[in-house]
Amino acid sequence: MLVVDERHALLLREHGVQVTAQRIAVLRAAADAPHSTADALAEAAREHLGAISKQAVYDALSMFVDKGLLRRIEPAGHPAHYETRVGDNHHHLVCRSCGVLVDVDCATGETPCLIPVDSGDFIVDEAEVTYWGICPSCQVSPV
Amino acid sequence: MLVVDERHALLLREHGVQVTAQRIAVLRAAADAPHSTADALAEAAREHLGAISKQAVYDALSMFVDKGLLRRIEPAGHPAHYETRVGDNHHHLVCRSCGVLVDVDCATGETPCLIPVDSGDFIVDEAEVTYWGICPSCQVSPV
DNA sequence: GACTGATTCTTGACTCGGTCCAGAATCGTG
DNA sequence: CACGATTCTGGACCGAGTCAAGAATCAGTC
Repeated sequence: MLVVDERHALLLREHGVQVTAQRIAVLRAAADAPHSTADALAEAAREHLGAISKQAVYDALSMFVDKGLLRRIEPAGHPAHYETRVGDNHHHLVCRSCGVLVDVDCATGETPCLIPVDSGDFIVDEAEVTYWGICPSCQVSPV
Repeated sequence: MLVVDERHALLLREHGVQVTAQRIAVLRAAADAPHSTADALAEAAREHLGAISKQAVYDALSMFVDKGLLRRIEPAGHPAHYETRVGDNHHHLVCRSCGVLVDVDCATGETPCLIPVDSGDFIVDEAEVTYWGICPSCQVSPV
């Protein structure tokens, strides 16, 4: 526990940002439960801190995303989710029925379908792929 | 004008739904201005009808999407946009700065990166690709 | 052309996810 | 340990979209 928090504290220091109890709690919550929503992370952080404001959670999360510690995923029709697996530009599968999110590696090799055939004069810096379908458990008993 | 409306009315009848002034106005607005938001379409429809409720617009739009007459695009952090180009599963380029949306054909041939390498037991029915970048005009003068 | 049941539209309250703001608390450097 | 900068709290607020009840409109039948 303490060890874990120390590690997170270090990570924050390395990124040149202030270390606060709230940030550590949020970072920890995100590491413990990948693909969580801001709300769920706030709840989890609360279990360690006793209390934390909605704002502190949002602040921490967007800072983490900025610094590349977390990645934000926002499937259409669902609140944003955060994950710790960063830097490999993997993609996601979303269940149309229950909204569950699953990691998936790309079909076409390394840095895949990254460049559109004709990007006009856009400067493209990211290609985001989302697969939509029905997850195994919803195939059996739809929500 | 009338001709256009007749065509839209026919389209609705073909899809087995009631023809109403509101639906025609919304469909028309969507055809006239691709990539519009619900709000913009409501506004455009209002110019032809005088008045239309928010609800009627949302009802019409989601019905159109259901029937395959329109496609809904929801880029993270932006309200939903609707377009009339359906059935070819093309993709989109979104400007990070101003949010403008541009159609783009897929990089890797027909029905492209559609199948993830390992979908577990998910039944995948769609692959959605979104390219993020900066549009030409924002490169010159950022919003 | 009027009648009638089903569908659709209007109005207005409400939800959810997220942001804005001002003042209080906390951090970390000197 | 004191001070300035950063961050956190609490609460109001916002935009996009949904819900619900009653009024209006549609389309098939006489």
